Amino acid sequence: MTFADQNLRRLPIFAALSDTERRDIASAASLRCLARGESAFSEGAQVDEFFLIVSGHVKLSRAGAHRDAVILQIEHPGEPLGPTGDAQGRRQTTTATVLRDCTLAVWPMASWSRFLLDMPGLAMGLLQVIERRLAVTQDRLIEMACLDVPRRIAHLILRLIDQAGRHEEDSIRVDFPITRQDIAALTGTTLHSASRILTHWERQRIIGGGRRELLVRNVPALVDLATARAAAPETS
Amino acid sequence: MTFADQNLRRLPIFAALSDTERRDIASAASLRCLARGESAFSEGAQVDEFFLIVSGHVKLSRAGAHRDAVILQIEHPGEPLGPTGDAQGRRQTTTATVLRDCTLAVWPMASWSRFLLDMPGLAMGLLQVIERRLAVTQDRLIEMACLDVPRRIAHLILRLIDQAGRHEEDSIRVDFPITRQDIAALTGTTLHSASRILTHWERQRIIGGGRRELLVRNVPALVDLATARAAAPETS
DNA sequence: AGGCCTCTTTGCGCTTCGGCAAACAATTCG
DNA sequence: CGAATTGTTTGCCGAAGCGCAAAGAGGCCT
Repeated sequence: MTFADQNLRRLPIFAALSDTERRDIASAASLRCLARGESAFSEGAQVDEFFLIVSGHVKLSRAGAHRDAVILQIEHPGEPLGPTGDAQGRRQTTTATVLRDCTLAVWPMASWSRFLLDMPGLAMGLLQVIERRLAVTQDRLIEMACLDVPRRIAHLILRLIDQAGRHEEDSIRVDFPITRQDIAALTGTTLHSASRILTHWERQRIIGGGRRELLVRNVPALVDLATARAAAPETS
Repeated sequence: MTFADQNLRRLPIFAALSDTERRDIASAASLRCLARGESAFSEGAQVDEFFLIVSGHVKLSRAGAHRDAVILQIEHPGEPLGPTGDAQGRRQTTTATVLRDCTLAVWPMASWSRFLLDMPGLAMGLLQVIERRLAVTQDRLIEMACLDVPRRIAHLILRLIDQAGRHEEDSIRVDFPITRQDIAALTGTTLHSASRILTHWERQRIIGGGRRELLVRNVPALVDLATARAAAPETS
């Protein structure tokens, strides 16, 4: 009841629903605001709520072996968080950390399960979303398998500006704070390697940005780096 | 109508359906038999059918950059193949190659879409399956990011015997033919590295098997290799 | 049986990248 | 306003594992 079902209409996961259904769903939601660094849920916790990002950006990470956490994906407004199917009794497999002050729509898992059963279109919408998410994860798996670190980072940055790029004068800004550490955790490398590579590209004016910022100045060059066969290691 | 809906009852994707619904679905299916090496579909082709593995094993691969194809997953009896949601007009993102003589149940995409709309439980069942598949892909992504090649291979083998292990006298056999090249493509390494590692483990009698065979003789040792901190590189 | 073809093994050099160590810079906090 | 915290840069070393090259080995086909 707290946020207009006007907004729900645009979301792909609600695309197949009727107005009445959307209204029912909207009226069962509550809103929750989280600040940067807070978590919506943590790896291993009971799944007892269903989340949808209204505004802000959230990273989903998991602790892997000895290295620091690996980031599985970054989610943007309109995307659901956590298991979307009937997850009664299951546990979260990831930790959801807010990158930028964030509003979430929250449903108790029990009501969500009921919606899933009562509204045939809902599961179909979710199916599309999860299938797309699977496709993205598969893309990243292939990148990890086939590409060296610089190319993986180039692909990542292109994906980031595609998902959350904001145009500025002569460049595109990733419009949420992201650290070098995050970039490393997204590409399966170390902070140090990521830093080296980004600094190098910054010298060539391909990218820019300061602490926690990332902006792309030269998209074609980046596409080139992502695709090309060899990387030029020398600075000047 | 060619295969008993008895069998459909057990499959997770049909779990939520009524008997009548299952019968309708079963009666719309046709069966297709494929020999080892044949493909159910290829990367880039129009999606115009929905597949379910009745028997046999299928590998889903995608061509990645320069290196040979990467295997995204190996699917076993009972699992669906390809996009499961309404995929009218989309294209296959993977190539499905049969590893072992195989029977597939096939539905025209048009009928499948109709089933999805008419039977609320169907999309929910698929959602569960795809969500699990996403989880597995995420696990692999993390392995790729955090583990060295030997450990990735150890994890892979454990996963294989878990999914398709057949107990023999004093060992467990992966009950479909798999090459070293496949193992490399599943773990994001090269045929050569994979061969070296497997040969080494074979000398220690941890694993065994000949051409296209893989059997595990010492599961605990393998678990150890998958988990442990350091790898012993020396042969004898 | 012979030959082809696929699959596997093995050796060696070289590059990429991770690990370690240590400054440096920007922010926040007391 | 200085100190602590957090994020970033950089250099050096060593090793994991990839690329290249080539030889075995087991099957399959005619």
